[in-house]
Amino acid sequence: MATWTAMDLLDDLAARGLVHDTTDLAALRARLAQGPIGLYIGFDPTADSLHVGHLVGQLFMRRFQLAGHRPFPLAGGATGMIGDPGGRSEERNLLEGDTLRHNVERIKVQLSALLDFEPGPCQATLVNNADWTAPVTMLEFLRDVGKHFTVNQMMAKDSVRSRIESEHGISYTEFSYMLLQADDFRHLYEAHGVELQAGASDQWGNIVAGVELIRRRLSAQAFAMTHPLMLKSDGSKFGKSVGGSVWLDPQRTSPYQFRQFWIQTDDAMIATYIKMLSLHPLEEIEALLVQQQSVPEKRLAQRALADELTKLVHGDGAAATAADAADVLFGSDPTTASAEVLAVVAQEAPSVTLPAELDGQRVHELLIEGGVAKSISDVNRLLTQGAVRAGNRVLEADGLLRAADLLPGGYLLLRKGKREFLVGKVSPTG
RNA sequence: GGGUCGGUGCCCGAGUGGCCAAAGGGAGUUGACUGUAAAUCAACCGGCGUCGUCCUACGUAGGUUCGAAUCCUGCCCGGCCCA
Repeated sequence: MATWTAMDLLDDLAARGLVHDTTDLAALRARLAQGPIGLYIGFDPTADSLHVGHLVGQLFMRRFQLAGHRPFPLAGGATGMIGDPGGRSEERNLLEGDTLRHNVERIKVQLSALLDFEPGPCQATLVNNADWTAPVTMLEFLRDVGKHFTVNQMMAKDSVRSRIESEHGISYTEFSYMLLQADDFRHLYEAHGVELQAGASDQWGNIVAGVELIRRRLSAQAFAMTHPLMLKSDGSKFGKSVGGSVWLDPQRTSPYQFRQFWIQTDDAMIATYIKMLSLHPLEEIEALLVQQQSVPEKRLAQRALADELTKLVHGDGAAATAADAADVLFGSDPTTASAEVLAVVAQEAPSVTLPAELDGQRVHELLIEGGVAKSISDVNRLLTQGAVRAGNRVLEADGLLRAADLLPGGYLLLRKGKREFLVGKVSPTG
């Protein structure tokens, strides 16, 4: 493991492009030099899984932990009920209590995965802001938290101002969001000595609100630090792939698909991503990127990042299998693969069960079941465009399959376009 | 509460009685070119085993009309102004 000193950490973060903004940098540097610090990053349970966009934050905490600090991943059981007004033009839909609790539980598991919770000086601690927020009465909250903020300064925050200027406006509920988050920071400061809150750059206003609350109520200094939002090369939101978001939950996004997402990263963005995400030393990454530039078609950096992250999120075994499956599908002719190899691929790539009699069966339902197409019209469209293959055979517009399309072991390798595969397996009983 | 403007497909946004599954843009999908890349060019881009003067869809419920996203009424939601 890397052995950074406290002084190295900030420089390393900056060199990786992970520092967007900080409060009093000199003071933070001095504070880190004195010894371990507690830091937290919050994750709101808007779904029952985190997605790749959350990895920056998770790994941000991991970096601090590796440098000897104490991370406090926070699941937003309370703030998730309110909705962060930042980064959107409209009001959020509120989640139901049960959904929210379920989401929090799932996310807690994922937050635990990338950090070290073994007892020790750098032990990570998972917290849920519902634990300390729910018991507080509204009157107490208004008196103890609301009192310390002027509406004037709240309205000046970008996240709020943009919403006030938007035609949809902002509800009082969402307007209050930053107060809740500010109080989280205050609570963690008092309860666990958490002195630093980090997050994506869109959290700056909320984080600083916490710093201010701590200063006003506790007369103490706390720090804020944000990292840039990860964006795609066209500036659009990061983390979407062919089928939608790329999740950390293997039920939603298989390790194979997760790995493919990174493998297919644009050349233009890979340097940015790998620096922000990889835990490997920066010199090593820089060296790799130099190689990458001379032979971009080998995607060395994409592969390195894909393998590293797949291992971190899904474990070594799953990562290796995912890589094997990809090698089969994107290596030489996949239709020549053995039944054993295809069995592995079938577990990794999306798969469906085939009817007993394949001859004359149309592909439509199979593609839809496999999540590769969304409707029969969609399949017809793809067929007309010659985008569907069974093995190496481009299907006719009628989409009918033939018995001869089956590969050894009763597998059918369907392909939509160039890079989406679907494996069909004849059901065992005849 | 009053006034006013508005609610259109994944998003933005045109459309003010038939020619509207609805202009245009973005996003997305596919094809060509490539390197599982980008850029570019092209096609597609609600649904349906009947592809049709078919079904569903222009906040919602009704109404007028041969015919409504377009007109009328009630309701819901939002912006702004007044109280």
